[in-house]
Amino acid sequence: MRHSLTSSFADSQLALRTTRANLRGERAGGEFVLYWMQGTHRLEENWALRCATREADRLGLPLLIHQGLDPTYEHANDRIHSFILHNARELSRRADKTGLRYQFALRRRRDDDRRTVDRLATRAALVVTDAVPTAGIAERTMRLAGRVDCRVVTVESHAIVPAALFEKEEWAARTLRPKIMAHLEHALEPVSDRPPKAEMTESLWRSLEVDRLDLEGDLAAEVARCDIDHSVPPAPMVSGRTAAMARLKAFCARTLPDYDTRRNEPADADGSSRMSAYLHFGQVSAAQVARAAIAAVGRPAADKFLDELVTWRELSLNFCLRNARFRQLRALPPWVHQTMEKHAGDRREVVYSLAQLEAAQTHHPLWNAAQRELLATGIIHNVMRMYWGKSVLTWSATYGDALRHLIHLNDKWALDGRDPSSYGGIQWCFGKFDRPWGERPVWGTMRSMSLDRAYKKFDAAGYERRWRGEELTL
DNA sequence: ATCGGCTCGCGCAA
DNA sequence: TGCGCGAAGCCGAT
Repeated sequence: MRHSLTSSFADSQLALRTTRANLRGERAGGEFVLYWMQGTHRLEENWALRCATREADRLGLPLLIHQGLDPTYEHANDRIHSFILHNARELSRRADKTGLRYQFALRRRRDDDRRTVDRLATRAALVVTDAVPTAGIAERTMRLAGRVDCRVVTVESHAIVPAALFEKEEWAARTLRPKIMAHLEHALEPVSDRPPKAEMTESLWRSLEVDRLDLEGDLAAEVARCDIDHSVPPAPMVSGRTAAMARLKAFCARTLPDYDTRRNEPADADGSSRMSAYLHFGQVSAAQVARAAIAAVGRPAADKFLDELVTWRELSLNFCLRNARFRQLRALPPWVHQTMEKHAGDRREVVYSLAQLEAAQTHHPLWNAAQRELLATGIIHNVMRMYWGKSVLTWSATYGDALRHLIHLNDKWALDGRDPSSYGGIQWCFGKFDRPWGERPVWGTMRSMSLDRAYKKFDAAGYERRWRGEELTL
C-alpha cells in the first residue's frame, strides 16, 4: 500500500529526520520555500524535498529547489564536478516534466564571493536543506544558518531507518544490526511524492534567474572553466538516476542470486553492486535499492547484500553523526590506542610517501592494481579496499600518516569519497567496529591482512591483470 | 582441509 | 556477575 504524504507514517518519519539549524522564525512576506539541495541529488524519496514541499503547501507558497557547486570544497576536481553536473542535467529535465522548479548555480572562481544561497534566502520564507555529517555539508549549513534571518531546517535522507533513532555512537555492527533490522520492513514502505500545490509564476522564476547555469550546454567546457584540480579526470561511470537504475536492475537480475560468492571475487567486474557513487550523492535512495533487491530474490537471499546496504552503511552514518572525530585516530576505541602506543616504535618494513602511494608505485603489484582501479574508475572493489587500506597501515611511518594518506587518496579520487561509508571503511582498517586479534609487529592487535595471502583466496592475479595499467574500461 | 588460540568489551541473561 | 559472540585474519598444529 502506498502512503500519501499526509499519513501519520510519513509525518513521523519526517519529524524524526528534521532538525532546526537556527532558532529564527519564518520570514513574513517570503515569496517561496527554498530547498537548498546539498547532499541528496534526487527528486524522489528525498525527505528534505518532502519537508520543503509540505512547508510550501502549509504556507501556500511555491517551492524553489536550488543546487550550487563551488570550487572551494576539499580536492574539488573534474571527476566530482562532472559527476554532479551530469546528474544535475537529468534533474533539471525531470523537474521540468514533474512540475518542479529546479535551478543550478556554478561558481567558477574561488575569488568570486557571490553567495547565491544567501541572496535566495533573503526572499525565502524558510530554508530546508540536507542533513549530512560529512563533505563539509553540516559546516556549510551552520554557517548559512548563522548568517540568514529566517528559519533553516535540515532533513536527513541518507538512511533507510532514520538515524535519529540511534542517539549514541554504536560500538559495532552487531550492536546496531538487531535494532535497525527491527525497523527495516516498516521503514521500506513506500511514500508517494507529489509536487507542491502552488505553482511558481513565470515572473517569480525569471526574477530568481541569477547565476542560473544552462545545463543543456557543454558541461565538460563548464568544468574546464572552473578553478579546480584538473588533474583528476572524470570517471567512466555514467552519472544520474537513469544509469543508476539500469545498473541496479542488472545487478538484481544477474548478480544478486549468487551474491554471497561473487562478491568475494574482485576480478568479477559485475560481482558487486557498484551503487556506492549513486548512493553517496543521493542520486538514488537506499530504500529504493533495498526494495529492488528484496523484490528480486526475496528475504533470506538478499540478507548479505542488505547487511552491507543497511547495517554497515547506517553504522557508518551513525559513526560520523555521533563522533565528530570521524577523520582522526581519536575516533578509535581504547584498545586500539593502547596497541598503537605499544607498537608506534616498531620498525616498518617499508614506508611510502603519499606521492608514491598516489602514483601506484609500491613494491606490491596487487596493491598497485587497487590504486590504479581507484585512479581510473573512482572505485576500489570491496574486497580489495580492505587490503588497500590495511597495507597502508603498515607502510607508513605513523598510524596517523596512514590514516591521513588513505583519507586523502579516497577523498580525492573516489566517487564515494567523503561519504560516511568511506570513513567507516577506512577506520575499520584501524580496528573501528572490530575486535582485537593476535598481536604482531606494527599491526599490534589490529586484524592483519596480507596481500600475499590474497592470491590463495581469490583470483588476485586476474584482478592484477585487469588493472595492470593502460586498460581503463569498466 | 579444518581447528583453536590470539584478545576485547558490549549487551543480554541471570 | 558471567557469558556468548563478533565483515572478510593469521599461523601453526593436527
